[in-house]
Amino acid sequence: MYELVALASKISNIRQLRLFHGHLVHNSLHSHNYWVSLLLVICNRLHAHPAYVDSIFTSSPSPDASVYSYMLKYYSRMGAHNQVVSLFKCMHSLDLRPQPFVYIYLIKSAGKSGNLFHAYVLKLGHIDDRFIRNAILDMYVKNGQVDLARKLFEQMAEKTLVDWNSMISGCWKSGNETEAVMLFNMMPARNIITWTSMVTGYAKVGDLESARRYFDEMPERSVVSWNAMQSAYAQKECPKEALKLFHQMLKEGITPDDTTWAVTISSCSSIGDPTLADSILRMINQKHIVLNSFVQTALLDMHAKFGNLEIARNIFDELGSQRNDVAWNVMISAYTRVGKLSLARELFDNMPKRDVVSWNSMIAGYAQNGEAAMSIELFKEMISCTDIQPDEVTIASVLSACGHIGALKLGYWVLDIVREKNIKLGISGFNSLIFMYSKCGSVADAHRIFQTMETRDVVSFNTLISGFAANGHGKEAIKLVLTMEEEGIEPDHVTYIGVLTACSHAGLLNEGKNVFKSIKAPTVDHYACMVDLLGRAGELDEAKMLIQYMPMKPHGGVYGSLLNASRIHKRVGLGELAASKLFELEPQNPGNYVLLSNIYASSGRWEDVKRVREMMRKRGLQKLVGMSWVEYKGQVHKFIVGDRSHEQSKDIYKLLAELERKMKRVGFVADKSCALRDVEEEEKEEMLGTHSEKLAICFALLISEVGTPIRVVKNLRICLDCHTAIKMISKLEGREIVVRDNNRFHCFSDGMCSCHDYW
DNA sequence: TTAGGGTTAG
Repeated sequence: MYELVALASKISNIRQLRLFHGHLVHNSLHSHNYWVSLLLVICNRLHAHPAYVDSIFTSSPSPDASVYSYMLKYYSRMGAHNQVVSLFKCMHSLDLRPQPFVYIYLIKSAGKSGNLFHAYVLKLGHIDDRFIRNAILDMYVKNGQVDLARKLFEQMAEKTLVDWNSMISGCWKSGNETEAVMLFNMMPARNIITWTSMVTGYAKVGDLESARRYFDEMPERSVVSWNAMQSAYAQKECPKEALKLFHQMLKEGITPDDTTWAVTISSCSSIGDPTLADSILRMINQKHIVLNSFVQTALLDMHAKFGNLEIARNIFDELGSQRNDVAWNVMISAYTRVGKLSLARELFDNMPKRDVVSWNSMIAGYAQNGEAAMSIELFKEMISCTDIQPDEVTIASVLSACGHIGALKLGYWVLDIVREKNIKLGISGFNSLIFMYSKCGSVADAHRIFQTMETRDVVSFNTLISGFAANGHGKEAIKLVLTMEEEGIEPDHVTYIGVLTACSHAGLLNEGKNVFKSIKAPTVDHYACMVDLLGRAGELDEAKMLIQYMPMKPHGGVYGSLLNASRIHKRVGLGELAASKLFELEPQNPGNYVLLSNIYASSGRWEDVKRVREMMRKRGLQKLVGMSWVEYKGQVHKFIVGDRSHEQSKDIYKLLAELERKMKRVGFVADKSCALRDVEEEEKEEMLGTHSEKLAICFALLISEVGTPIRVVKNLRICLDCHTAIKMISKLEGREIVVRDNNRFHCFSDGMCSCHDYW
């Protein structure tokens, strides 16, 4: 019998295990349950395949306590927590007395309900077992009940090193640095695990310097200690340091494990240098390392980030049954990153199990690819699921989606959910809130949120500055840059784009010039803003000079600003110059052709209007399709030119026709109808009566009560004749209409518009 | 039998 045990302890792989199994069955030397237990012990050690282990277990006709106990241990190690609990209940009902170690695994698997077993263990007298006691202590720590853990810890007469270690990791888990350090200093002895816990603890609170100090002072280090320090760097956005540490550990003769490879690969993808990644991949190939699914997933993500979508998809497909949630999520975000929303959605719909990250990836994917309404719809679906809770990331995406379509009421509804579900918002959540408010025209609220923030980053400042810019508060934007410098936050190139835009919209020419001078290394975008500022202010010749002398090649944005300024100030010649450059730089952008055509139209050059339209047709360009949104009872209604898919379409078009008749009667003729006198009759029909803004406004008129202001939101610029039409509608209907155009809000009432500077 | 480390979304 002892020979058998000795033999069993030597088994080191599954093949030997199967041979041994055959030997036992063939010779049937001992009782059935005895050798089943023996096999299960080996299965636990070798992490044998679940199907095989199950077959061993079921081969026993009447399993005894020992068989049950080892099977329970196996389930627990495999993470099959439900099986553990049901097996325990089964033993209980059969009146089988579990071996003591069963309680360790039972407590591990019980999760939040592990507390129940504390009393149970006390009653059975197992509390003196130091392993079981530690399992309880550790359970409290893992459940975040550090107070209960501390109470138990203090009661212990004899504390093992493991208990101290559990307690220290509990302190870090609850963010109690002081207590962790105190325990560390009080400990009678420390081991690698103690030191490593300190490294990860400091990393978790973001104190990389202290983490490194403990790492450097460690008397000895395991591969885990190196991994802890390396991942600390990787997670705190210091991927270069992480790679440095990787090379250092190779030099010191440490053999990297799966974790090391995963962190190293993810650091390569953060740095974004494919050649660096290649050298790591060569190393893996040379060493003939078999990568586990974690590392494969990291690799998949890296290829996706480098734009190698096909390689990424191959890895995903080859992972097969080893594919975990993360692999699905990585593949989804790989697709959303490049705008392939339908492919992403297909994966999302087919996922076996969706977690918060899956939902967040898909919601953010829609929000970032101009599908704000879809993003919000998916969020609604998400909160109707009972098994999933939105977090800060979800909220940040959804708030930004609300901002993009100017849906303020939806934004309020999202905030209600934040309160209801007690979701804690951090910097990025507040940044999205600032974005949402300023995009919806509530700059005062945006400012208020900004001021209540405890810590702000450069994005917080940039978002509010752009908010000020969009709403015409130039001076506040400039002031904010000064505050920024006072708080020690370095303005970046986005900051200056915001400030220059603010100056431009508020007509602050000299202030803008000073800002421009203060930029250390202006980019081509800053030059484009400056051309816009000079151009809008009427200094078109200076703008032209600036382009001539700028140190880099101008891009479309630079000439676009010049073209727009030429339109505002009716400088046909300059407009032609800008347009000719734009037709070279971005021949496929229909907006430039439309702008030029409008410039010709406003000076009555109909032949040229026709010529530009002909040019567009030859190059196969469609004019821009405008879209408008109306927010009504938490639903966003979208309108596209000529669209008849809305359920109230019939009424909307009826109202539209009525309004146009009324307008004609009071002498209103859309400006564009002049420009289109030589255009085909049906095209005129298409371009005139059915602009998305008009549809949206008619819908708003249909649903809103008399006397309430109508709110229409839209992302594209309102065209000239629509602007006039809305003025007329506001006069005829005696209603206030608020329309958002690109970034600004236009308030129409009694035939007047309070925001004229574009026209 | 216990303790430490890994991949994803903004």
